[in-house]
Amino acid sequence: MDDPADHLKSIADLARLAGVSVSTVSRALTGKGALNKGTRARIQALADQHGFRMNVAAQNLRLGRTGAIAVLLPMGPERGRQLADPFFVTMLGCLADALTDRGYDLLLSRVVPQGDDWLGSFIRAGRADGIIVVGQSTQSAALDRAAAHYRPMVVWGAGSADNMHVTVGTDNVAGGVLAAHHLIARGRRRLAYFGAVSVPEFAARHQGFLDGLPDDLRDEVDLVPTAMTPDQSFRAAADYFAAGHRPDGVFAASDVVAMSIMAAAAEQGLRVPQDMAVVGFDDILLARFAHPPLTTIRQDIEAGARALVDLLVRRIEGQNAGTVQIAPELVVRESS
Amino acid sequence: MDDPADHLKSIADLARLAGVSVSTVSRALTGKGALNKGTRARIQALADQHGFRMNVAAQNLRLGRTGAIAVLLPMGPERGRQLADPFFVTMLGCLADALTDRGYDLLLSRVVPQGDDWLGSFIRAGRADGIIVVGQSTQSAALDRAAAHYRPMVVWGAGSADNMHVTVGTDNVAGGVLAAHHLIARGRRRLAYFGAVSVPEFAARHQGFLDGLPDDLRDEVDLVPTAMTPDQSFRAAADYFAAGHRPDGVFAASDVVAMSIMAAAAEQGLRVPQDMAVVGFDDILLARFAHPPLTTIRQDIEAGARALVDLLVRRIEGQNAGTVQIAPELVVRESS
DNA sequence: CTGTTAGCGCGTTCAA
DNA sequence: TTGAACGCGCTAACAG
Repeated sequence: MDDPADHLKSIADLARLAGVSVSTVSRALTGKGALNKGTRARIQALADQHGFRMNVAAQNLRLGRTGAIAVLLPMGPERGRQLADPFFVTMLGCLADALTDRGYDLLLSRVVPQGDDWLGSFIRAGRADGIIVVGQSTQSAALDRAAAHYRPMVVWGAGSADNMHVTVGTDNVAGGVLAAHHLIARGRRRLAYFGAVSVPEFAARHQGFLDGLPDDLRDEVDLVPTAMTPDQSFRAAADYFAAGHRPDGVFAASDVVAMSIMAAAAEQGLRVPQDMAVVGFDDILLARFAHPPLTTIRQDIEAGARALVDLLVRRIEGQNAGTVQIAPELVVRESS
Repeated sequence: MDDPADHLKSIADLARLAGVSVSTVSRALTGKGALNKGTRARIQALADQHGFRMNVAAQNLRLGRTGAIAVLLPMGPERGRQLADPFFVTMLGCLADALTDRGYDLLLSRVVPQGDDWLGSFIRAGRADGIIVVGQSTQSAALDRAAAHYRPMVVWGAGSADNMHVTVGTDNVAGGVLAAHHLIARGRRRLAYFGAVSVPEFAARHQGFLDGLPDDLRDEVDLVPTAMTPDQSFRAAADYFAAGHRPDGVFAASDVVAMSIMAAAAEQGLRVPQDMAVVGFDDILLARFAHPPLTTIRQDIEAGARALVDLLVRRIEGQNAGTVQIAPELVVRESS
């Protein structure tokens, strides 16, 4: 069974051993095509007796497919730590599971979006049967251009009516509304939003937040723009508090940002939630164990990953399936 | 340039268009083999004028390789959230970068270690030119069995002299010693260790911790065994404190565990670091922004990833390179 | 039910 | 310097 000497490296070797033709072996091992029960069993027995596995690459070449789905992570200029973002990482794990269940391999590729045709070039290399793009959607022009000629591609992010490409994403506007209603219900009136605004999904969270407020408060909300990394959001929050701002309710565009804000607040002696309520977005693994445990808008990552894969598979099969939105959910803990 | 009609799908199409043979196109595009400067330039121009890219799968089949490295994540029984662990995830990102730099694709595969030959079976499928195994090393028997016949495989984890397989990993014992010395220097005497002990790398951290203590304290250390997830470690810590234990210094086998402990401590009104100093392991992204900012033993994940890839590539090339250890580093913040 | 044959898209001898 | 022919390991149409 694991004698290294008897190394069968192709179905031809196995065919010779079994005294049959290669196509018979092929039929026996794939289970496709008509074949005598007996010979099929005999060949299968022989195969795993010798630990033989067919060469997937050759099989795929012949079938005109690759058996793999590429997950593309377009990287921003701040190359490096991006994949450390707990949200993306969890998404990746769920995608791996969903794709495995469908019989696909997951080809992970971090790409630097540059040149006019980085995506088209990747597509034409034919390394994958389909593409899932995960990242902050600042590349929608490139995505649209590719989507015009290439169908098996789905994108995680903020869908927009005028996108050519299909997306799956949390309803960020609805999430912002949830946060607004919650803070209002907690009696908070001096409000602030922390997060990126140039990236569509975060802009939508901000917009939803404003939408959810009563008219008289909407113009009073502080907008504190910041990159979504722990360092930068910590700095933004520290500066903001140092400048004397004292909001009593804060909505952060992600849990990482929320936790950084709480760290900065603690340094200033601000108590959460007494002096200031904090609401995050994502519900990452550590949110429950933040100090204090973080109230947040939960994204159902697992459902998102499944939806991405379902949609992609349907498009690979030629169906014309379209954009999906996933409802966010308020999770109340002790930070608010 | 992106006219969809002119879709060249093989070098044969391009050859016809250029009025040359397929082998000439092959030579022009790969840059290998002798060829007239002029025709090479002409064919290359024609290729990217039509956005033509060679089929990587066919190229690899012919070259007898796949161009991909598989990253295997053996999953424990607690299927699911494992990949959410910030450490693994960061490692994955760094591996993606390191492999991309070497021209390899990254094939991500979560495997359920079951049956006697899950690894051998994966290997013989020929989906990758090499394998990197990342995970808690409870599978060393299976790894050794595979390593006996299969050379291009490297493992992240705790190397041991009697392993057949080669590993790259942080020196966990040295990390434990660092933690011990630090807590002692802070005047702590009632000590506890939180973490798994059945998994070699965590057992080594525990062992190092004990090694680093003066003889009279070694036997006094509380060992609090717990799985490494936030939920389970939180529960373990809550129970431990509820039982009346009051250590003044704690070493946690990971930052996630450390943060859970601090959350549980806060619920009991224990102050960190005044009542109890806490030292973690890993230095994940959020460690700086924990409350209070977490003192920890830093693993250099980027160096680890680079070492894994270097080692693997060397073994693919036939060299007999062996196990590498990476030195951990104490990062002092406010939790101790 | 099984074997023969012809490719999938590319690299690489061997001749010309 | 270029082209023709063969094969990487496999599947599928067509015979028998």
